[in-house]
Amino acid sequence: MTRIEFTNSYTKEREVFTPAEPGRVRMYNCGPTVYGYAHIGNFRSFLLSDVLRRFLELEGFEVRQVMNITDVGHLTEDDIEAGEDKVIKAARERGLTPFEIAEEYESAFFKDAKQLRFKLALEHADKPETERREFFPRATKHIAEQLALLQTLLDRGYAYVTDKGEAYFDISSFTRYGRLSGNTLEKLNAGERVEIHPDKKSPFDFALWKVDDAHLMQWDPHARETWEGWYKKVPVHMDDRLRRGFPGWHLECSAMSMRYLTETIDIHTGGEDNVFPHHECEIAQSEAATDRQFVRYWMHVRHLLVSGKKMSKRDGTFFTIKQITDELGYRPEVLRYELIRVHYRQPQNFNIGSDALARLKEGNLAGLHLENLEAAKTNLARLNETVAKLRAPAPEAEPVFGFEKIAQKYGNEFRDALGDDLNVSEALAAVNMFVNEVNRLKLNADDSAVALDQMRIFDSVLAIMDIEEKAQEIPPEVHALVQKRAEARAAKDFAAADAIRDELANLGFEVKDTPKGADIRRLN
RNA sequence: GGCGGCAUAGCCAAGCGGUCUAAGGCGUCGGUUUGCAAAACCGAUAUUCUCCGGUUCGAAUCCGGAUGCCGCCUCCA
Repeated sequence: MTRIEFTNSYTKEREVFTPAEPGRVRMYNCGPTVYGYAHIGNFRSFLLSDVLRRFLELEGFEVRQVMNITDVGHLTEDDIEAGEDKVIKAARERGLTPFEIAEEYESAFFKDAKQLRFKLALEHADKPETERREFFPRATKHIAEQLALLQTLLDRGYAYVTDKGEAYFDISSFTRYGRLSGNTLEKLNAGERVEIHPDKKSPFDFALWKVDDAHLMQWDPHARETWEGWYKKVPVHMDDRLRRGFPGWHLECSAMSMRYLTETIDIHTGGEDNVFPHHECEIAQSEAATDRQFVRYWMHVRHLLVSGKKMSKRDGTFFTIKQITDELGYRPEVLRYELIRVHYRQPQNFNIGSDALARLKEGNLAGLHLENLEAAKTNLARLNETVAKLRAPAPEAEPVFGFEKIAQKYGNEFRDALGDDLNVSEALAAVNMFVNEVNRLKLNADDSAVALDQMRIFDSVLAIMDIEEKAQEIPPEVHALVQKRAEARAAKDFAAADAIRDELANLGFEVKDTPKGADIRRLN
């Protein structure tokens, strides 16, 4: 078995990975806030969790994975005092209900996730909400769990209720606050940006419950029939002073990971921007409530930059998944390849080239070629070309002495690389070297089968290749043209043959001459 | 103001004190193959890791400084 080590962003150290329960991994991944379309940076983070899960499964672990869908509680920057929620804000701006907004962007997220071969979505996205809830829990469906956690924190003296009827976590009561991010209370106080909040004991106390009776997304903390969620652990009595409103953003992750995983989970992932305040607050509220370690291994994905800069809506340097696939016509697998190929603890530069960057800023997307995606596309095509070749091996080839050993060597390199803090770059190097080896050797049917199995193993983690043969629909008229071209070539009428090749290209088909005859395939 | 990260070829990117005269991908140039292509393969493409010092028998890798870039602290993956 492969030695697995991860860099734990809590301890800042590399640690050998072993789950709390042998053979079974419990993992929670911070998912989307459904107030708009997910962008490629969001998916870099989501896909890390997917690669991680797939790798752990390759290593024989049973992985229980949960990704939250945030549909309430995520406050906007421009209205912190009023506590306006992102989803509520989007609803107001578009004249829809927050539930409609959440619904719309949740299904958009699932569509993107499935296209990008996110395994958890492939498995559960198409189920009814009540059935997928344990894998993709929505915050609004777990109000009861959040209230239960809140009451526990109040009971234990870690939180307080304000005169307005809101609840805040008292960070001075939790001595480990700041250990994850380095933002301890003293250091926060040393910073300049301290604004005094009238209701809070400390400006850094974070919201557990916000009062709001102006919007649809609000719950009465005392009327349990309005709560949705799990009733087993609901407190008999909620603090009387709490008033109608909605839960703070951080609360959902603690409540839902305890609900569907356990109080101490093995892995929690998210983007680097979640370190503070989100994850810092999750640790505080979870550990204050349970007296147990919340997360054993924290893993944070560094940002994806577009040509060296953070994506910006204002500058227009911003890509949704939809834009890349639908508008620019890149296969989702190409985008997935690009988004997983760089080590997760390294900021990734999605370099699109200066021409494309200029045009992007003008909002002129049509026909744009993005440098990094072009590179990914070319490399992926080579991988798929090799897979196709392995599926139809040359009949006359001789067996290669010790080919299993060769395949095994690259297989081990691949797994070792992934075990080495999920070094996908290095793992991909092993895949490419194996492909090079395979293309150099002329493999017979048996060796090809071995090689194809190896490719299948690689792709069980990478999920980028066309491993299983897709039935290519070749229309009869295309077949007829290919036939005509073959006749022209046999008659050495190459001008006619080339003309037919152009004609086929116009129809969207590429024809390649191989020793075994013409190979036709649909372009793109 | 507080906290943190990064600087490796034209581009992306691995590298965690010796096996580094530095993986892998893309690009470029030359070749094999092909009617021409495409694909595939072969070869070339950083004696060098932003700069300056230091530690060490030995540094891209550790330490100090300089310069540049980036992130978090407020919404964000």
